[in-house]
Amino acid sequence: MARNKYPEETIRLILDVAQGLFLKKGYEDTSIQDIINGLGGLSKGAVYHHFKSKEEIFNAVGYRYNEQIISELKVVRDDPALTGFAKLKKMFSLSLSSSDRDIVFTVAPNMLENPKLLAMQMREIFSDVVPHYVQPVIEQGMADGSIQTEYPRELSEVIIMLTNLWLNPLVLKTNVEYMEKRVRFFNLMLKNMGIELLDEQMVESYRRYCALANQKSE
Amino acid sequence: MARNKYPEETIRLILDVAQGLFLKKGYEDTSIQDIINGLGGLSKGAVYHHFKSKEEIFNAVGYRYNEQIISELKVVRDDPALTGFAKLKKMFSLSLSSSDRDIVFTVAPNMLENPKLLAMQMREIFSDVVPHYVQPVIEQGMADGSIQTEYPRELSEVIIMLTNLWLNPLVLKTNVEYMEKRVRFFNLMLKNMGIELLDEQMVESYRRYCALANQKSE
DNA sequence: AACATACATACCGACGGTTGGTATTATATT
DNA sequence: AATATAATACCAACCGTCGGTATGTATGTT
Repeated sequence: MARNKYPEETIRLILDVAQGLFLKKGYEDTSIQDIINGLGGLSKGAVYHHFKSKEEIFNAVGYRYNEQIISELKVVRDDPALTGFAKLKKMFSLSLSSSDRDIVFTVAPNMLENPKLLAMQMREIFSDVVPHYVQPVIEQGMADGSIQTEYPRELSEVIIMLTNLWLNPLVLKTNVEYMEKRVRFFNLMLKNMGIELLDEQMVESYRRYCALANQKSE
Repeated sequence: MARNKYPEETIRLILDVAQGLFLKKGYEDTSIQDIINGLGGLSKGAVYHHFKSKEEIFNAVGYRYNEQIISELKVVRDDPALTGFAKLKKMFSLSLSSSDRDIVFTVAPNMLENPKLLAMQMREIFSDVVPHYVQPVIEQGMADGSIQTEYPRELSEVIIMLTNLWLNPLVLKTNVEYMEKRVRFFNLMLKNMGIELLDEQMVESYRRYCALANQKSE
């Protein structure tokens, strides 16, 4: 195939194809050849010119994927008009809508069948999302009086961990009824700690999101 | 090598070697040849006589590993002398001591580098441990008055998930100080829901366990 | 003797990755 | 503006290793 004057387009193409395959079949079951076949004429040499290993492609896909979410979180975190609590709530609904987006564009089956993706997500949560975005917001809430806790870090970790894993039907598939109970229990737990994140509209979002995920995996 | 009169010994040997390698290097980085090399003379034919794939070896390792924990949980669950709450507390301390054991016998690095193991553990939790062992105990507690909740299933899931992932230094490495804060926050959360699982001795166990894990990974 | 089992050996296609090369583009020089 | 030089984008052929299989053989069981 002819040389591309704008190599970043080729890189984007490789990442697009790889992302689709990793989501659909998982890392292990996606071969470099699979990726090449989806490239429309490009060769193995092209792939290995831009990336030095399959692992590096995987990481690049993950990085690019996280970028958009992180950028949205940044906007919320740095909004000078909101209280800590309001930001937390906004971040929460944001994570929901971004998951919602995923499910539409990907044919993602159970993430437990995709353990490498799962692990990357968890690493990202604990190394970046919690310390740089959620915890600061909770600490702001402590300062402005909108959140009461002595454990900003731990509270952040539990909230993000539960929402990203336990309340994520892409990770732990469940029916709509049980998902709603999870959501209500989650809300009760936080309520007992003086935080009420959820409203009925968000419960409904979770139901829709869950139903969509189940339908996708049939 | 000579034919073994007791093939289950060969099977055990294969599983022992495979388990050690999976824990040390992870699934992907352990080749069948690595396993064979650790067998002391046995050949690939031997391995593939007893197991039909690498994946099956992995599952067998996981199954055998879970068996012992499950059997201990069963004893607690079926103890007629304990209240639901007492059983829950016992299960909780049990999971701690069994993790403690692991860490001594294995050279387990961060489980996030071992995503396949992590995913298996999560599947096991949600498909077996919660519904068959923890949830029944909580339901007994609801009946005998020792636990108050309207969400037995969800409470089980959150407790087990947090203890097995968040409070597990083999999964999320952290220093002793932060681990103790996690433990105390966890206790506070449950306390707010009318359940007090922890005593000071257990906090101390967590500290020791955490320190041990950090030391191992140096 | 007939058969089943516990292995060994030799082999296979596919895998991730490397090599050496070619054609195209960008840059430096005049 | 024209040309020489260097860097880049890509290709095709190849390599060692991988998970897995086919077939053979020796040992035990009935």
